[in-house]
Amino acid sequence: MQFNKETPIYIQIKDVVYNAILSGEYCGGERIPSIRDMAVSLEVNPNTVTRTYAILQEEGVIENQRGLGYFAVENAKDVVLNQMKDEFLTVEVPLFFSKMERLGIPMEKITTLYSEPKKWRKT
Amino acid sequence: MQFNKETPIYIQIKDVVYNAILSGEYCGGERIPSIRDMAVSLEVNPNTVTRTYAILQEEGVIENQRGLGYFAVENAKDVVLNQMKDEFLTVEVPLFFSKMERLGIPMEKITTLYSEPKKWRKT
Amino acid sequence: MQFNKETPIYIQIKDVVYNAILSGEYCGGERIPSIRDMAVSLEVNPNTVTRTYAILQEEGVIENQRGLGYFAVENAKDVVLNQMKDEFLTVEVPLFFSKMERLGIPMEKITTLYSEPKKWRKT
Amino acid sequence: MQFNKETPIYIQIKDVVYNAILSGEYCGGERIPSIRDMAVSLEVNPNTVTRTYAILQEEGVIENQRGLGYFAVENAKDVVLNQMKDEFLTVEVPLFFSKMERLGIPMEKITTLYSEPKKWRKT
DNA sequence: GTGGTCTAGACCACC
DNA sequence: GTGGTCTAGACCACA
Repeated sequence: MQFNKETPIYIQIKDVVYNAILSGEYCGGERIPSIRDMAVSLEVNPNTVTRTYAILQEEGVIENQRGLGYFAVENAKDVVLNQMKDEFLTVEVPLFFSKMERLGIPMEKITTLYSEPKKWRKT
Repeated sequence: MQFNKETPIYIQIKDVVYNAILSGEYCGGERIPSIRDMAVSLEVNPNTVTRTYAILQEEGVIENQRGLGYFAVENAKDVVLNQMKDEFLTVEVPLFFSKMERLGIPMEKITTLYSEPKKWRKT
Repeated sequence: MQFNKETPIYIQIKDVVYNAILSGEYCGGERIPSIRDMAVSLEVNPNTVTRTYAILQEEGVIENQRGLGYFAVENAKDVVLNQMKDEFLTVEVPLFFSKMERLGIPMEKITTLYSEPKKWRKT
Repeated sequence: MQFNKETPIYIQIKDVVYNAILSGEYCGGERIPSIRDMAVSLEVNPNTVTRTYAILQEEGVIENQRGLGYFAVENAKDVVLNQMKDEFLTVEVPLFFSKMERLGIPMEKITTLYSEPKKWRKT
């Protein structure tokens, strides 16, 4: 897999797991790939995956069962979704608004852009 | 001055200069504080300011006159504004949109929040 | 290594890397010496090499892979060659010509000198 | 007057004087502008002109007559011309040739460029 | 006075 | 191990 050079790889891997959970690929209670497998499939050092899993565990998104591997928690999807939504609405959105104002960009400009997906969507 | 610990100081100083230009404190053609003065007033090592000024010069926002110091370019304000606007609309806005979609937040939610400044404005 | 005192060391290191790339010592995609190793072998402070590598990266000649080191880009040789050629033909050659004219030296004089390598070649 | 930002101003002033001598504006034995006048007309600090004149005097191109000012030496034009020619042919030309070779640029390319003045002449 | 460069040494994040 | 950042302090060229 290709990684962005600016943000740490272990963060980008976190996003990979997040997306897999949100998309339903990893369902609540199910086992997720072992550190080793994940490292191989992403062509990354296992230490890096270890770091990601440790963070996810601390966040309560996955759990470790000794000898069996890592599992998504029962309500993983909700946990992730709520956490991200909350952070987005209370932190990122205000920053976004204040930058808009500083640059003198009106809300209409934003909504217009949004209604023309080809302008911003990669897929 | 207090600096955020996460982003490099020389980047934060860049923003300081940017804001001073946008606010009209440093006008086009005028001299900006010498590296040493700036370093003292920000309580930072001169090398760090040197780095910031080098970047700003490369960006075409300030110029050096040998032995005299650095000067804001004639149309500094426009240069900064356009540069920031461009980066915002082509990089940050698309990221913002795609995160919105991933979290299933509709555009209406955003516009509603925007029309209630008390919810996001600090001042 | 010995450095010319007039031009900055970090520029001279840049030339060292350029030549290593042109000579095929550093091939496209290969890793180049770490900052510390390079600093030791050139008997220079690591900071100085850091500066050189930063410039080369900005020029698109080398890339960084986090935690692994710097790598010559795939087509490094071409990039360097084109860059140098372009700069030579558009900057140095015109300066050369105008100086020739100012000194009243005819082109024939130059071509004659060129055809007698012993007059100018060191080897 | 506009100065190039890269090379020291006192060097550029030296070129100004050189050119004035080569063009016959300052003839052998004649007085050249005082330091003060020169500084005013070039919009430069007098110290800078002082430095230039000191160098020119050391090179034997101008002389100082106490209380009267600076004068171009009798055969100033020859002195300058020979000096520049010599330095050009023994230093710059060899460097030029070796760079040509390193970049794989044939002599024909150079002569072709030379015969198309619009490509390199500013005037 | 100005900036430009370099060294020495330190701390940190990342892999 | 890797590079990225920062500090402290020095020397130099330039105006």
